[in-house]
Amino acid sequence: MIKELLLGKRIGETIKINGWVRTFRNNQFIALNDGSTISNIQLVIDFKEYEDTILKRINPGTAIYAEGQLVESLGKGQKVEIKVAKLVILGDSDPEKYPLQPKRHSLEFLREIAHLRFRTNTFGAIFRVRNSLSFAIHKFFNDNGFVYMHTPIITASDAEGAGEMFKVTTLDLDDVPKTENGHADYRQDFFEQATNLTVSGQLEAELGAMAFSKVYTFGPTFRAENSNTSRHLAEFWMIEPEIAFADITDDMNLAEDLLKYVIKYTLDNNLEDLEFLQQRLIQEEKQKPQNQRSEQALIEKLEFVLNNDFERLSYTEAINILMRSKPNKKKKFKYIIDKWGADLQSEHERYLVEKHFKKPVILTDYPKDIKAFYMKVNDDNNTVRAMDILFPGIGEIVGGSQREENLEMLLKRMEEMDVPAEEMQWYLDTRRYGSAEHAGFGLGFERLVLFVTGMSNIRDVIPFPRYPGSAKF
RNA sequence: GCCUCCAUAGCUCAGUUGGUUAGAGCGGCGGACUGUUAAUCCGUAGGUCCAAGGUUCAAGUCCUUGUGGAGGCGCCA
Repeated sequence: MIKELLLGKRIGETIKINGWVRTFRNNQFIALNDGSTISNIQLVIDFKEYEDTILKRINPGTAIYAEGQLVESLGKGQKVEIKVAKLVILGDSDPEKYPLQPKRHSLEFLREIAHLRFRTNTFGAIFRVRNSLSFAIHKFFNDNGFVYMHTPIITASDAEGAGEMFKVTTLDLDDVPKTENGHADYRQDFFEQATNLTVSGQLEAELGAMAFSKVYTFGPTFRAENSNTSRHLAEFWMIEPEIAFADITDDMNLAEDLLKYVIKYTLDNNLEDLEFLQQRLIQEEKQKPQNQRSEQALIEKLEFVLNNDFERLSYTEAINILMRSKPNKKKKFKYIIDKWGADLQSEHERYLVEKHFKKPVILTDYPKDIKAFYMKVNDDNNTVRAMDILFPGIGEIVGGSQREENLEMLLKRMEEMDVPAEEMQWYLDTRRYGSAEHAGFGLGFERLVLFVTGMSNIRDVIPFPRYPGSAKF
């Protein structure tokens, strides 16, 4: 692979290499990339030895095989290069049609050709970083004694309350069998009941935690919300650890440790990619007014997160800060905070993270009315042991809580919030037999990738994004 | 779902108050050069001005509707 050759340890050896042409300069210099690194290796050919018809076929995107000696470069831009002795064109790329020219393209254009965008420096870097983050997550949990649990993607449960779901059915949509009441008759469907794509693996992960003590899920999750933002996808990947014999503080510690670990892992293993993404961001922000530019460069920002404790405060404390804040007093907020109990809007979260604390913030102990049924109610009977981690530029990256382990309390909450207990006996059994304090959270993987890469649209950090009106590729 | 903005060459964009033949850079093609670094130099082709309808003597430009895109909001991860 090119990554290994560029280390320069094999100078003098005859090298065999495959890759795709990025540029072909001066009829002599091929910049070759194979995706192993953002850097290209330079192949030097003697154009006098090749027919014009061959040279014409060396174009951006062409797949080639080459053999030759790895030598110290005579030019200035690179340390090593390959003096080509044999060159084979494996796959042509018609320059009149190939959409990736050696020039800057807009992210929007590249999104339309998502099947080719991995071949650009930017998307190569993004998806190598995505891969590292994914690996680092598994490594973190594995090293810490967690069991990786595969929770179902098709579920009959719609009780998570996490949002609109995609229906899963084999019924003929042009001729749906009906019940006596005129509703679709799911008894005739594949699973003999209504099923959906999962919105969360949490409930199943709780079942696992009550046996393995520490589990995590890491898989695709689906929301059929009509969300048109740069932070939402209809299909996204979520990490959901669940830990038994643990409270909300353990949960926060776990989330903070995990985030710091995976960020450090990419800094240690993907520095070249991050440096490229940092430059890309600087260039992009040059076009913005000064006050909208980042205060820190990308790598500096990642190191800052690594080296500082996340600010932990309660919802109540946050409301007090917000009520006393300038934008609230001067009515600059679209939604003015005037009383305890209000749901925090993203403008408020941004104020806390980006203006007030200038660091990641963990908000805890939210009013129970604005949170899910399974969260443990505090002694004040008004708040629940929920925690959200807010990141600058991203907003909510983690949402978690200590779970209600007391059966009576849980049943009461389900009744209050109209969650059908009879359908969830399997879940309630965890509270019937050996119930124990436990907690967990959900981490939006793409939001993590957004933060680490400095990209601003979530559709650019997943290979083939799914969002309202779009399921191409 | 709501609000704002945008749509002109393969890409990025300019196009004046509505006025004759719609421009540039990059890319493509042809040639030159041959240690280049998104090479350089010379030449050249390339347009359903998003779609439909309307206003007007005249529409890339104004109006309406639709489609696509971007940003923001809500829902959340």
